[in-house]
Amino acid sequence: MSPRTRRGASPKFVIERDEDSEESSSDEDEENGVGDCEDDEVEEEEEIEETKRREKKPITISLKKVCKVCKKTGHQAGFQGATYIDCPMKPCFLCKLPGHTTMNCPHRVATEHGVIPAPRKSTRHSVDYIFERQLRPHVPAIKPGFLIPDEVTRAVIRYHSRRVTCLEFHPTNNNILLSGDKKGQLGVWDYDKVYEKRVYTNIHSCLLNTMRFNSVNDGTIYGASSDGTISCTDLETGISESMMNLNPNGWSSPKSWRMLYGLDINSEKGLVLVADNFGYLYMLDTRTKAKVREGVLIHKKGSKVVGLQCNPVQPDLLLSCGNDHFARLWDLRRLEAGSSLGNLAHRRVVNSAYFSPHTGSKILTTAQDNRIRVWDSIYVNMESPSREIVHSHDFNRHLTPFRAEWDPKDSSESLVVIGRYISENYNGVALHPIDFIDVTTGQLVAEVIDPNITTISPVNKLHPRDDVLATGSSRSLFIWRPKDKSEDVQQKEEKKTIIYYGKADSKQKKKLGDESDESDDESFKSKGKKSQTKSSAIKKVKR
DNA sequence: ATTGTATGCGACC
DNA sequence: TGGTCGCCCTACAA
Repeated sequence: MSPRTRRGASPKFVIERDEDSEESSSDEDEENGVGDCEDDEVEEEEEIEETKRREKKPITISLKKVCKVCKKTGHQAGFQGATYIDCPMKPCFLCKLPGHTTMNCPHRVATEHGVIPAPRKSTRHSVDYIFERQLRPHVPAIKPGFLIPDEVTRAVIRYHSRRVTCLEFHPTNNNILLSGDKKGQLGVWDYDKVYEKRVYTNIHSCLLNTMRFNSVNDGTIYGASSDGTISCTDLETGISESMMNLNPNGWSSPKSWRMLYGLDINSEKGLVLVADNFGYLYMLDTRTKAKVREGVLIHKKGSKVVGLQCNPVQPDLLLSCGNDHFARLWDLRRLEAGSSLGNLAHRRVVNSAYFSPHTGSKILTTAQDNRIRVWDSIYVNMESPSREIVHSHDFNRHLTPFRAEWDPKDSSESLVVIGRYISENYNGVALHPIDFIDVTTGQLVAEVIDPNITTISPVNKLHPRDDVLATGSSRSLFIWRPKDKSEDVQQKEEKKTIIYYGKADSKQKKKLGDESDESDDESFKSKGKKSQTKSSAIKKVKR
């Protein structure tokens, strides 16, 4: 049963009105519910209803089944079973070009998942090669096979009270995952000891947008929030100190309320760098906790700066991105408004921009035009990206923005992970996969799904050392590892732990077997949490 | 017209 | 019924 289909108590039919009412669907509907299978009886009732309405209201709005997107007749947008049918009047939801729908978009059908080769690819400058030889001497000639964490082994369902906004692995303690949410709460979870987890609720009052570990004391973490403050939190005690507050006088109007998004640490200089929603960058000294200087305008005035990162090789090189459609490069040593070293143009808002993790010579960006872009050698050419990869990661006001992230373990700097917005029909279930893309070719290396993850997964983070993927999907967290084919199913079952908070809906409980495990540790129970449930074996189903 | 921004609300248990 | 859930929304302003 598709998680996206909504079942009324027993409605035989629904007349689409101008609001967002979706067609009723029963199991039968789903099995043969494609195309023209309108039930005759339903048709009749509908007409009666229609005439009734007409009698009451002489000025008639057509009550014929109408597309909920364009309000025209003759087609219906929306889910048919687990497959979403696009409105043909709209540009393709995937590549944004008109003339076709997602279903037959060339970028969906293509094995290379929509790579647009950059025009400059064939005209590489010789300096480019020299640069690569000098700065990237250790890149293996043959890429090692990618090890994809494709199986969920740990999960906390409904862990946060609101959607997850960011994730961070502990830099030295291997099994600690930090998570931030829309309410500003901070989760600390030991996914090895599964039940060791807590949520600190008093740090921020809204959206915790970015977290970065303190480079000199990894027991504390910095956070940037839409409440306009930077926090520095002790992970053991949860005691938090506010390092900066951009709204010291509280709320007066939305025009003056300042929010913090991008954050990074420059450990060489002992600086915390943050940026706000008006285009300004701030620098703080990590020891004195004081502002090093006044805010500097680094993006279009009044525009949100959502990402900041110091180059891993040259920490003075700063990368920023935001919704003025640019990712920009800066030299921290002489940073002032308008002094950017380079400006990477995009067609829409840029959700994220990251240097490649080892050489720092590539840049990966995610933009709201449904394209992932890669600049292969930023020191040589910043004019245009080396590749644009069409990928579904639209903006939605209810979702944390999608961000393509490097695999920090991949020495060839080519593997990237990103959640997919559009769902696929996996044997009748609509699931939103998480994609692994080789950005040197644009090839979709893997799409991973789990029947427990029925929601969109915009937040994904690969572990810096282990073959582990962490996913934040709605309010839940998931830990993925590569499927161990050598072990028998029984053992794998033992390894797998799923914890429920809140209410698991009955469908999900049923699917998972809902066997309460009595061997729970006491502290967990005494906290009054719900039952622990072991999942059934994960069935990976292919389209 | 386009594009960015906001945090609601219908359907379900 | 009231609380919970999750988003191929959608109204509005610049």
